[in-house]
Amino acid sequence: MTELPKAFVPKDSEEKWYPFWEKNNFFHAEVDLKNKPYTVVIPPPNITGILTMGHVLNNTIQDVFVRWKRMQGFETLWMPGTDHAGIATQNVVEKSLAKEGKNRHDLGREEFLKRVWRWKEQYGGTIIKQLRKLGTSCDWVRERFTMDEGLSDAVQEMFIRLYEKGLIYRGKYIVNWCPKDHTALSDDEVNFAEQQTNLWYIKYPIKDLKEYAVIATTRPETILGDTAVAVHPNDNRYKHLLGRMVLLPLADREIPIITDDFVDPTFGTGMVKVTPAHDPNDYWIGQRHNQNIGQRHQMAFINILDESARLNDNVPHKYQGMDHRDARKQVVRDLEALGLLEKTEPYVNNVGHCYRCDTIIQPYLSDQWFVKMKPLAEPALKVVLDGTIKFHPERWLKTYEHWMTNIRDWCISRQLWWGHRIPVWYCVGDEMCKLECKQPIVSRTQPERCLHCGSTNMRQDEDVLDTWFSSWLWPFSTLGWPKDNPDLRYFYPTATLVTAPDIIFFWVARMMMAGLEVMNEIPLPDGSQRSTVEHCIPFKDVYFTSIIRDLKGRKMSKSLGNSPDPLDVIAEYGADALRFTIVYLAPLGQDVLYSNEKCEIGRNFANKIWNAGRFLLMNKEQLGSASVTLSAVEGSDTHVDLADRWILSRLHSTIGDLDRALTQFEINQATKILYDFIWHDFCDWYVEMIKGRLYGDESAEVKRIVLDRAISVFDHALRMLHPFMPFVTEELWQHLSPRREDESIMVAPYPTYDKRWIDKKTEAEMTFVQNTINSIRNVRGELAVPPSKEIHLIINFPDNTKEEIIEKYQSYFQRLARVTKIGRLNNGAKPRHAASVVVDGGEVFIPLEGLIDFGAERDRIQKEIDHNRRMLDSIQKKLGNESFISKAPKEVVEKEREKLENFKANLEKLQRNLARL
RNA sequence: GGGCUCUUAGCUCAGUUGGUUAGAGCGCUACCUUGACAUGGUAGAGGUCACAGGUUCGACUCCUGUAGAGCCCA
Repeated sequence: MTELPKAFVPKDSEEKWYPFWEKNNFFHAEVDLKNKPYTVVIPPPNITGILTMGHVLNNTIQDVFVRWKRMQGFETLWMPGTDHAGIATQNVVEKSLAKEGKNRHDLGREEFLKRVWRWKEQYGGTIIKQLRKLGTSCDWVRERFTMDEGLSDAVQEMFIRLYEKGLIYRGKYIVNWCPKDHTALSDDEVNFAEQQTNLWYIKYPIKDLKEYAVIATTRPETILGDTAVAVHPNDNRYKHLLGRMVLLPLADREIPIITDDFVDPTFGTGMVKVTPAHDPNDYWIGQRHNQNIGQRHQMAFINILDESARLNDNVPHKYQGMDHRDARKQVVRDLEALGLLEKTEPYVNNVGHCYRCDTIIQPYLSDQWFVKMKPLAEPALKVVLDGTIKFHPERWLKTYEHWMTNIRDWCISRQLWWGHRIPVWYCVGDEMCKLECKQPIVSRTQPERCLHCGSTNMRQDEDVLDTWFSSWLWPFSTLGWPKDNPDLRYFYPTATLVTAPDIIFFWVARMMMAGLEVMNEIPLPDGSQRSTVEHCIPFKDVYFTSIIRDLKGRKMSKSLGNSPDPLDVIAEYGADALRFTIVYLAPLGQDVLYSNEKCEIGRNFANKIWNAGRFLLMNKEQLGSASVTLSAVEGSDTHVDLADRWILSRLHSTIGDLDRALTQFEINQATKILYDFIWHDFCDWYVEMIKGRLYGDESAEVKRIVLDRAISVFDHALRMLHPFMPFVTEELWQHLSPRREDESIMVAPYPTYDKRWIDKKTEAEMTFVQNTINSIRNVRGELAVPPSKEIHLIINFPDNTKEEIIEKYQSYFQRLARVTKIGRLNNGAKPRHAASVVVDGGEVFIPLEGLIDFGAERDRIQKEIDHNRRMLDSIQKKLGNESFISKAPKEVVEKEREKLENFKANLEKLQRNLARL
């Protein structure tokens, strides 16, 4: 015990206790019908990913909730796992192939996938190992992966059901197309880079008028695919042109002039060309136009590019086969020759590039699979609006509502190999094929023959599903859905989802849709129907975490290099320090400005606790104290002192406050509550106050009782703190008393609030003692009385009980303010050459013969007088206000009157004492 | 352009339904190695709560506007 090092060594505890917890299966949950479940699913990190500060915050918060509930006795399951991350993973493997001078087509689909799986087994899930360093208490034996067999079944099942329900369809969609890799990319896989280019102003002759519509574009070659010219509906400059046709140069087509709100009247001339097959904004203009019933013209969507961004057969012959860059030059030359190029301005615009090969991305219209979102969104919006699911902070509800009411269909196909292959087959038959054979065949297994022509030549859809199509099933697919089973019945729905707000649409919203769509068919543990939405929703609360930024407020990112490696931080400061600090810094709903040095908060706090424990253990060893059970200590009324009653009252207030904070998801507030109680109440005051008895002339028996009570309070504090700082609390808890081999703080009961220990009278007395000691310390400090100098007090309180309290607890004044003697004034003459303080309506004189610096003392008192007078003035003003007296609540007025009297009395005393000097 | 958030001590931030002597940590100044801890202790300095109006007996807190910072959507 004496060999406890002087400072906490995080590494030793981390290496000791994590394997201990795992070995004892403390993280594992099993169905226990006699107990209530508490379930959290991890937002599955990407298998290619490594731990970031964002993960640290997110997973610490989950671990706090999970450890808290586990200690409260719930059957607690934290379901871990990873996400196959289609594009990111495929990309990693393709890069390594490229080093061998190969691409995925050289290997073929099957070989390539083998290679990805091999990569996954070898390197995937680094992040899972890293999470353990953080101390996360996930049920690792249940770890899942979105491409596991069971989860793949879930994906297929979901696809087929939605298809059969008419909620999945195939259609055209504009995607980000990489002409080199021949795949669609999601929006976040496109890098935008500023590029110096031109804005070309092109004249479109208007039919039947001697006017031109002048449009500005950065991509002149796309005029070959134009199908309209658009202006803003309120743009009066062009009112007279609405409904007219223009003659599209070079392509020799007539296209209409239409209106759309999207058009920015301040851009270029306020007229824009509309190329719905090659620009996402134009695509939506086209969609809106065509949905608007009563339009004279159905807008065509003309695709002018092939898969490699060369111009295709839909353009005039002379441009066919040209690369889009060459075509641009040619188009400009041709327009110039026709006199249709009005002017050319230099222009900087943002051009999307493929994040892996840097090729310029083309917006491209192609065949894709979609989920109809409206029918799914409605119930998922309702459960949030009616409070069945709560957001923390609440304000995300607005964002959510806006998105859900303006929801678009979800494009779920991806032109990748790594992912869940779409369970759709096509008949590629032969001459016998009928028209019906063009219909896709959705099936759980490969169909043997085409139902229409009988051909056995069937080909599966080449595409895979969006990774989110597996993620949205995560809360139940990880529990075995679509198979009905006891785990799913018992652990679903989960309690709280902790996630970043930037995936509220990609993931959070869709999980709700999926849960509400399919979970009603899985019975409850007792076999009864899941009849209400409460049973079907995937979680009850959603906690949106903060965004971690650097000290300049920039988002942490790889390219900026401002993202610290959490493992380095753990090595330097300890996992507990990192966990505590990150939560301490992250109030609900606010961004966090983080730097590594801030982990000193957590490190110093861990060290403070460590040393408090060390103090108790050293004393325990000296006394040879036998351990006393907690109830015996709390219940013991022997040798109970002010400090003891006070710390027990404070302990239970803290338990209550902490419970409230955690219940309301104010996890950052919770860290502050713990920090204050442990550092200030327990260490600064309570520990200092019991030293008098521990080191004094008391009997060994008394000392033991005092110490055991202190240890008991400390034990409570450790258990309260454990969800936040698992390692240091386990280490100390194991030392506090002998433990069985399978005992751990992580499964010890969480402290519960008991109001019988709240003692307002004691707290008031203690506050008085603290105020008096602080005042005396203030005098010592201000008058530069050396710390070694012992002083006397002469006290003078109108309220006799106050004098009694000071006398009774003389030993505290001795230890905390170096006061060796206390006497009463008893109407005697006030001492000369004494400093004086006014506290709680009385006076304390400190004779300082020969030591006192009268000038300094006068300044000090004058400062007090000024302060009191300012307060007095403002209160007098308030009480002089008629309407305050008549309109403010009685208690408030009464309180002000009391304050007035106090300040008056203080002022009188201070002024007399000043005059006497 | 639409929506949301923020602006409190030198820095980073608390401040629950309007009534507090406006707080904490870091940093700074002075003193202290006193038998848990210098990753510590004690004391101190430091704020017209972004600005301007309004509601109210009373506004850091509620409302409106202005300025600045940021995020999301388009």
